[in-house]
Amino acid sequence: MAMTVRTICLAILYEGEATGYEIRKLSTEGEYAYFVDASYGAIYPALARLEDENLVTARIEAQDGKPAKKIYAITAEGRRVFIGSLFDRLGEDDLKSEFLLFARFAPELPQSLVSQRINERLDQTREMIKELEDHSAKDVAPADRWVLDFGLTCMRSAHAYLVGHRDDLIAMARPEEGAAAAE
Amino acid sequence: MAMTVRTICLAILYEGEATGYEIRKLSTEGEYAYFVDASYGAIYPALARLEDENLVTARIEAQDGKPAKKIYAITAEGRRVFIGSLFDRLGEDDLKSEFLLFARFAPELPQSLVSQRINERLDQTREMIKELEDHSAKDVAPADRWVLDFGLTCMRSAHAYLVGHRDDLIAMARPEEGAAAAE
DNA sequence: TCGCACATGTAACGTGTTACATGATTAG
DNA sequence: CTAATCATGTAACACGTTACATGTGCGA
Repeated sequence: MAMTVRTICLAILYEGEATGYEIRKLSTEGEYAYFVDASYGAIYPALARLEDENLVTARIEAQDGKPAKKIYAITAEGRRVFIGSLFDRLGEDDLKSEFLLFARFAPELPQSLVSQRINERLDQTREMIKELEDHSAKDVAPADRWVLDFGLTCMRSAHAYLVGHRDDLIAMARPEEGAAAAE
Repeated sequence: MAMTVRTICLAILYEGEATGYEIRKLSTEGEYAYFVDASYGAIYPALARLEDENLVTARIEAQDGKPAKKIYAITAEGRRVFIGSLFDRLGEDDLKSEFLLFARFAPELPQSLVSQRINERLDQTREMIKELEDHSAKDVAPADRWVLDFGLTCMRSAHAYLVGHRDDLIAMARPEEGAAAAE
């Protein structure tokens, strides 16, 4: 498994028909945002290639007012290939966190900045948790809920850590120039 | 901040001199493995470019037996540029998890495979926790420890989730063909 | 003796992003 | 009237990986 845009397209189409436009939304906002953030420039060519390989089929649907849609559906062969790829050895997760790199350099940065960034982080974390909870509240398949709950568990502990250790990191940062010793 | 190989080179050199070879080790095995996995093909050209821009300097050190080293050091300008980049708005973390995608499709996969992959996952998680603990045990800077502890917190809750919900996911998978109803 | 660790670097290739091109409808 | 949403697609560019090229010394 290589988890490229191609893989994500197949994964999404495995669960039902979709257009390139919809796939992009799912991959950046929806339940798949977990896995990748794909852009049009990657999705459309990937779908075209999948069609060439007969792993998906396309059907065009005219709409009035709006541009015509190109609705993709996975083929039996596509299902076989996708599931087959899940038997391959899994690559390790990779996490890329600018926040954590930032945090390492807290001692070189002003307290106000560190404080602000942690707050932004907390907000993002809370929002992510809310989104996951909303998803989980819906009627999702059990395996999807399992994944969602995994994410929630991690996010909640990250949140708790931030709340509990926020001040520690701020304390390591450079005191503001001309800051009063007030409260 | 864009967290490219270039950024990682500056971050590593910020803390002390290093060769391209060493940077690669740190970025794949060491404490920076958190942030990226960089290969030689990315690191050497990045360092050459940083040298052109006067953000780092290089000094060649001959060794007998082994090939000559090219030791890089960050310049004052390099420090300024790097720290300056930390003031930029941070990009959101992105996590790319093949394991989670795999888990979503558990109902389409045989129990033996799902079971095996979860076990592998558990092993990896345990190993990661051990590595982080070992690092944390060393005499690291407080901000580094903060980051390490953040990672540990998340990893430990992921581990606990896997231990507690392992069987749930396996139960969702396809029962083995010809499997006995034993035990 | 086989392969690994040390050590640097290039070239081909793959994969993805950004910006552009096009264009109607609808909500603020 | 302005921006966003719907909708597809291409081209230039950036970034990174893999494999290759080169070569020594050491441990199993």
